[in-house]
Amino acid sequence: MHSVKGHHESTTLEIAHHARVSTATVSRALNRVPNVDPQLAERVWKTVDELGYYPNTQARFLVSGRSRVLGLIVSEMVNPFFPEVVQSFEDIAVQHDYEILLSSTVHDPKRWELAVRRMIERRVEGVALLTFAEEDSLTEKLHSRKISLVSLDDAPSARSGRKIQVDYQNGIREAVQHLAALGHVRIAFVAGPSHLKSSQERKAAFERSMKEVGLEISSDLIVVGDHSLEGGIRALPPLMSLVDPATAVMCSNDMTAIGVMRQAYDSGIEVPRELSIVGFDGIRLTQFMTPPLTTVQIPQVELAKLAFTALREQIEFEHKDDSEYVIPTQLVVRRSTATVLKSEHKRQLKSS
Amino acid sequence: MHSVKGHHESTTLEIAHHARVSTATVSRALNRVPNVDPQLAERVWKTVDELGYYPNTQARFLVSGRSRVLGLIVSEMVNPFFPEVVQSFEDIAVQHDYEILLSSTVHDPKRWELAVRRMIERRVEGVALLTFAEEDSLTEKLHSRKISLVSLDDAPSARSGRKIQVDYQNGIREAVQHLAALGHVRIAFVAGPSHLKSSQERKAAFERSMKEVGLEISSDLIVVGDHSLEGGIRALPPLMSLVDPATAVMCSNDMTAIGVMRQAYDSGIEVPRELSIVGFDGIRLTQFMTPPLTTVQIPQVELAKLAFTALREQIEFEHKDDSEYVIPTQLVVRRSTATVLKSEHKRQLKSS
DNA sequence: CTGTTAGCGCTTTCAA
DNA sequence: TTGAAAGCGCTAACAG
Repeated sequence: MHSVKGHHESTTLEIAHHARVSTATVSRALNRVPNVDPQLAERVWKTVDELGYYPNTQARFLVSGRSRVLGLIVSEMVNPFFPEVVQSFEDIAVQHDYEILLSSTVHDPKRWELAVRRMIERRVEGVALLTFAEEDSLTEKLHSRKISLVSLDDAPSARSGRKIQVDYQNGIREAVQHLAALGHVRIAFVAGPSHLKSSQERKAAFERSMKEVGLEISSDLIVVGDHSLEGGIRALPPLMSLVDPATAVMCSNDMTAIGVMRQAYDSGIEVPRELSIVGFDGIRLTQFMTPPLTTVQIPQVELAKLAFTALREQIEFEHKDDSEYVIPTQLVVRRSTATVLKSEHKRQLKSS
Repeated sequence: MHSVKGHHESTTLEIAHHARVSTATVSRALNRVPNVDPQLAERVWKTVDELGYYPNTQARFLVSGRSRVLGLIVSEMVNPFFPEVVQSFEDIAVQHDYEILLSSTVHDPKRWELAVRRMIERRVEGVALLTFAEEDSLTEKLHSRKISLVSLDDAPSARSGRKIQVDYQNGIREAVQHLAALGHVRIAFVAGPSHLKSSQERKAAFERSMKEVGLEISSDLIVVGDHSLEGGIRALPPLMSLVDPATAVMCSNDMTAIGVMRQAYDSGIEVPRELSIVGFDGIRLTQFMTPPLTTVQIPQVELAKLAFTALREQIEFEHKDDSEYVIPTQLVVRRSTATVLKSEHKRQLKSS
């Protein structure tokens, strides 16, 4: 039975008294150091149980110099890409006895600075930067304090720390091939903000993939959005009012795709019969749309695990080699894509 | 200029030497204790800046006995209700110089126990329990250690700590009145798991509201779901195959509503023309649906703020009165609800 | 107003 | 194998 009356925090000293041993022995027993008399250890554990003792990590880590806390900086929790990442990161961190210090930057330099300060003051042992745009001077600050770093390779010029590279090409190629196989020729692309490296790469991957399947990329089929719902909404009309309109649209991220879907709905365009839509990111809510969205998935759980592992390797094994990690992407076909509508049908539709 | 070369952690002692004062004075200056010679304080701050000193919170809080860490336990990050709550809670906590220790329980007793242990070991000063079902014995454990608690008043028998009550009635009343005003009479309700107090209250509020507007609640219009997408999918068919089918359905939560919407889509039932749908919770993604979902909003930001404030009052002002906090709910009309289809039209539809 | 000193709770030499 | 004692970085008496 655990005693619940331990209203005041018990300490190693107290345990030591009750168990008639020294604090050193208590410490050894607690940490399962070999060569401790089993009898004594037993007494210690019994007392620990009776008194409801929990070690004080503040004290423990003051002396050991290791906080066992990892910083996790994300852009914003409310961006649906991140909750799964945070959850998974927490899961695995806790399994390995680390705590996480979560910070959302909300794209605000002030918040950024605050986040870095918090991380340093709490003496985190490493920081995972899972954001889409980072502040170089601040990561430099972390790096200069010998704090291990991992980040998505999305920042334009970040140099310090390990990088995780997203393999945009593969998933996007699959998506383009999928659309081509469905007979689509007029495939549009709604790009993201051009200052983000990840946007550029997605667009480049699209163009490359189109070439590979021998499809033409006419510039009127490329429009630039901003990775938001509104961006998607605005993107569609110009694409549909072309003399030869798009029959499918690929989007640089899921929110854009959702915007496109909304605009299609509001314009009476039926998805997927008259228009196929493909998203990118694989956020959870794409499953919930009507119809569920075909998208290119970045495996968030894998990403989180990889980030953690990379950090842990640096911290515990002082791995210093600069190999980049790469995370694959994959097409998930759902119900927002379908065979292209044959021209005769289209004409019928128009005249009706 | 901040020096970046401070590769080894500087300490108050070091600052003291450089500034030619004692560590006590360093501490005083840093904490802006009054009655410190401005000259000395100036020297201290300058040195702090030069050496890139950041206080070690572990040490600071070891002596002060205050960790300035708050536990935040949620059911699961991937439940779309929580990210906003977490984000807001973090925001306000950080503003007040608290750190948060996040834990998702994932409805797993093991995780629950682990969460509580983590909280105790890190010596959190308070815990916000923002979950839909809690483990009584564990909150008791926290309580017995004099850790401040706030929780949603959803657990069946939780006694310890402050409670936050959700005013289900108001929002649901608004929703029912909204539907009634649109001419709906056959209003169905998809309930949540019956063991959750929050489910029971939502259902009771629905029934009360129906009576208020003088509408009949026939038992074939009440079905029980499980707060999941699948539950919503399964709930709809029986409601539509009635001799006098539902024209509107209220759901105990948003995921259920989304499931209903999906099933309507798959059955060729047009929303909102042939069927109105109302959700509950006001999770973000309801805005993104096609059509955007009418729902009863629990103000997540307010909820998080309230939880934080309640905790802070207990911690810093030792407020001990047991007044319950109540959080209002409100109908948000979007586009999944519309005037009931007149009977003649329905007949036309059927015969066509 | 400032410095000296004694801890906070724990781990870790170093002797015994 | 165990205990005594020092010390992690900081704050808070207590003298001066």
